[in-house]
Amino acid sequence: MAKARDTKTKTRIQREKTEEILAAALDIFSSAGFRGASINEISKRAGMSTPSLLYYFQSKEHIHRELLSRTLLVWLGPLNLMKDSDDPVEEICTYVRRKLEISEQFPRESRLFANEILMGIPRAEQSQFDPLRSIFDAKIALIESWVRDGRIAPVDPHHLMYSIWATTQHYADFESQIKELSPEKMGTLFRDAETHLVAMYRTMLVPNGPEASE
Amino acid sequence: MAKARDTKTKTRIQREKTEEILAAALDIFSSAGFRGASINEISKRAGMSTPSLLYYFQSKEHIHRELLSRTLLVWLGPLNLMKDSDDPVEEICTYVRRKLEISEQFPRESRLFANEILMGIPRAEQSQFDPLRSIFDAKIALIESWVRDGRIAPVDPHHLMYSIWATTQHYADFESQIKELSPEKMGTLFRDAETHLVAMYRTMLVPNGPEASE
Amino acid sequence: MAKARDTKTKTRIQREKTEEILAAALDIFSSAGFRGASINEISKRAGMSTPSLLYYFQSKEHIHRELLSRTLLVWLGPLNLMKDSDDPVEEICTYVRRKLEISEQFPRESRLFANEILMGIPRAEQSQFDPLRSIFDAKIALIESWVRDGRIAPVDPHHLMYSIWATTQHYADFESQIKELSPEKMGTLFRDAETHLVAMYRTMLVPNGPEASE
Amino acid sequence: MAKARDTKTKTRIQREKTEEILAAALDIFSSAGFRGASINEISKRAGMSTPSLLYYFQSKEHIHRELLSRTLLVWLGPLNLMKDSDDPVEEICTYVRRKLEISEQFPRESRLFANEILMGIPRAEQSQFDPLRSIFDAKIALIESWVRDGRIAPVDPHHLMYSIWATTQHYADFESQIKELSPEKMGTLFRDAETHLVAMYRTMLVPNGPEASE
DNA sequence: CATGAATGAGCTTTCATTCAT
DNA sequence: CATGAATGAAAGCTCATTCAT
Repeated sequence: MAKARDTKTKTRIQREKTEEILAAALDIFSSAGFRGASINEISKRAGMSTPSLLYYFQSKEHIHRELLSRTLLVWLGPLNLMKDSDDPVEEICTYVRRKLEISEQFPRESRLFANEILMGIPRAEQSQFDPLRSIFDAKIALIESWVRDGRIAPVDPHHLMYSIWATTQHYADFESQIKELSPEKMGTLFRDAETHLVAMYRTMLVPNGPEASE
Repeated sequence: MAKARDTKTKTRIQREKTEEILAAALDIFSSAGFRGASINEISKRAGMSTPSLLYYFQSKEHIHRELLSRTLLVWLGPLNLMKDSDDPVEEICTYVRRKLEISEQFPRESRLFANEILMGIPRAEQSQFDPLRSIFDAKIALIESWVRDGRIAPVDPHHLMYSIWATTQHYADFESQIKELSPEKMGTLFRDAETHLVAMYRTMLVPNGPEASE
Repeated sequence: MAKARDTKTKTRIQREKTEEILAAALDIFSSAGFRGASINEISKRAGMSTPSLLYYFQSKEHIHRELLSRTLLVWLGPLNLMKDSDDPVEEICTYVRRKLEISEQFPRESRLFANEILMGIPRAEQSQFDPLRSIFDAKIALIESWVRDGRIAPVDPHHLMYSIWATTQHYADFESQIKELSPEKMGTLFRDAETHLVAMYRTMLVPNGPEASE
Repeated sequence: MAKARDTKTKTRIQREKTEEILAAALDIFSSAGFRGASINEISKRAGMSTPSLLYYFQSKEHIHRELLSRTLLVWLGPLNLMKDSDDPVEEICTYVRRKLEISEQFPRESRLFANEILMGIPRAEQSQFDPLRSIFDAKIALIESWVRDGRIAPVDPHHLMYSIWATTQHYADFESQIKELSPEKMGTLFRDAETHLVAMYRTMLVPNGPEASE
C-alpha cells in the first residue's frame, strides 16, 4: 500500500530512482527492442535489484509506457513550435532543423519510437498517441492554409509531413547503416544533413510567382 | 546427408517446406522482431511441429539470415537498375518510383530490414551487408559524375540517397503510424506518395533555374 | 516382416552393415557413455542414415546390448583359458598377461564394460551376465582347490580375482588419467605393467615350502 | 549481486541449499553420468524447482565442476598423508587402507571420479586435475627414494601407484559387479579386501628374501 | 533396402514476476 | 525501501523413434 507507484507525491529519492531506471531502460529498450530487453539487464544497468526496480514500476510494460510517453513529448516539441508565420517556407525549414536536432540529441528515443511503430504499435494504448493526432491534424490544416493562400508551393501536407519525419529521423534510426556505408562522413553528418534537407525542402516549397505557376 | 539442410540439391517437398517456413517467419519476424519472435510461433503458423521446422533450418538465426539475404536482394533490385542515362533526373525519379513500389509490395521485408538496422546490425549479420556496400559506392560515384557534369543540380549524393531511402521506406516501416494519423488517405497512399516524392526529387534535381530549363 | 533383425539367416550385406554399425557404436558408446551417445552420431559415423541403422537394430538399447554381449565374450576369453595345471602360479600369471593383453587390444570394449558396471548395470538383463557368473564360480572353485592343496599361497580367491581384474583393466579404463600423469611412460606402458603385475602376483602366490608355512 | 552465486559471503540459507543441491547432484551424476543426469531430476531430488537450482548454480556444468573439485580433495586426502617414514612398507600399507576406506565411505564420489576419467576427462575439466599432478609427482619421487635406499623391494613406483588405485577403487566403482557375482561376501567385503590387499602389497614390498627378514 | 520427413518428449536455460523478510 | 529467494511459463534446441515411399 506504500508502493511508490501508488502515491502521487513522490519523495526526492523516489524521483531519483525513477529517473535512473528510465535512463537505464532507454539504453536497453532502444538497442534491443521491447522483447529483446530483459528487466534484469535494466536493473543491473540501473544499479539495483530487479525487485527494487519493480517496486517503482509495476511491470516491464509500465516502464516502456512511461518511456514512450516522454519520448512522444520530445517528439512533439518541434511540431508544437510550428506556427503561422510571415514566412511559411522558413517556418517549415525551421521545423526540419529542429526535428533533425532531436534526432541528433535523442537518437535512443528516436529508435525507441521507431521500433514501436515498426512493430505496429502493439502495446501503447490508443490514448498515448492521441495528443499526436490532434496536433498533427492542426498542423496539417495550417500547411493546407498556406498552400491555399499560395504562400508555399502546392504540396500534399500529409506527404510533406511524412517526408520530413522520414528524412530527419533516418539519421537516428538508420545510423548503423550510415556508419556502415559512409563512415568517413560521420564527422559532419548532421551538419551536412541539415544543409541538404533544408535546401531540398526550401526548393520544393518556395512558391512560383503567380504568373509562372504551371 | 540425412538432413534437408545438408543437401545442395533439394527435392520438391524440401523447396516447398522451406518456402512455407520462410513465409511464416517473415510474418512473425517482421511484426515481432528477432528476439520477440519464437520459432514455436513460426512453426505453428507454418503448420508444422517445431522439430520439423528445425529439420529444414539449423536454428532460428539461420531462418532469419536467409530471410535477410533474400530481402537484401529485393532491396538492391532498384538500385542495381539505376544506370547512366541521357536523363539523369528521370533516372533518379525512376529509382524513387521503383523503391516505393518495393515498399508497397514488400512491406514486411522492409520492416525486417529496418528492424535489423535499428538494432544496430548485430555482428552476426554484418557480412551479409557487404554486397550493399560495393553497389552503394558505385551508385554514389555515378551521381557524383552527374553533378560534376552539371547534369543534375549540385547535391550531396550520400544525403540524396539517404533521403530517397528514408522517404520511400517510410511508407512500409511507419505504416502503422500513417494508418493511425490519416486512415482516410490509405486508399491512395502509394499513388499520392509517388506523386509527392517524384515532384520533390525532380524539383530538387533539375539542374538550372526555371528560365533555362529545356 | 522382412526386417533384418527378425531373420536368423542374414545376407552378406546385412552382416556387413551390422558390423559397421557396431564398430561405430563402440566408438561412440565407449567415449560418451550410453546416454551421452546419440544414434545420429553413430549412424553418421557408420555412414548411413539413422532409419537405416534402426532397420538393423530395433533401438539404441539393442545396439548397446549386442555390443555388451560381444564384449563379455572377449572379456571371458582369458578366464575360460585358465585351467588346472602343473604350475598354478604360472597359470594365474598367464591369466594376468592375457587379461592385460585384452586391455591393450580392446580398450574401448573395456571402457564400455566398465561404464556399464559403474552405472550399476542398469540396462543389461540379468541373463546377459549369467555366463560370467557360472564361469566365475568355476574358476573360484579351481583357485580354492589350489589353495587347499597348498599349491599356491593362501589367498582369498574372490579378492585375488577382483585384484587381477582391477589392475589389468585399469590400463584401459583409466588411460586418460595415466596419460595425464605420466605421459612419458606411455610408450612402454603395457610392457612395464606386465612386468610389474606378473611380479606382484607371482611373489604373492608362490607357496612357502610346507616346513616354513608358520 | 542479486544472485547467490555472485556473492562471496554466503548466507546460511545459501550454504544449506548449495549443500542440498550438491548432495542430490552427487546421487544423480554418480549413477547416471554427466550426460545421463538431468538437472530436472537433480532439482526434484533436492526438493526445489529447476530455476531455483539454477539460482544457486550457473549451469549443470558448474554443479558438476564443484562436485568434482570436492571429490578430488577427498581423493587426495590419503595421498597427502603418505610421508617419509621409518617403515616405508607400513606407510604404503596405511595408504592402501586409507584409500580403501575412502572407497567404502565415498563410493558415489569414487564413481563420479571414475566416470570422468573413463570419458577421457573432457577438456572443460582438465585444469581441475592440476593439483593431483604435482602431488602425484612428489609421492612418486618419495617411493623412488625408498627403492633407491633399499627400504622397499625394487618396484616401478608408477605402476605400484596405479595398482593401489585400481585395487582400492575397484570396490566402489565395480560394486555392482561384485554384488552380482558374490552377494554372499558383501557383508565383510571391505574387511576382507583390506586383509587381502595389505597382505599383497606387504609381501610385494618387503625388501629382502624371507631368510633375511628381521 | 534405404531414406526423407515428421514428431512427442525431454533437455538446459532465461525471464517476468511474487513474496517474505 | 531493499533484496534474497523462489517459480510457472516459455524459450531454443536435441533426440529416439516412426512412417511412407
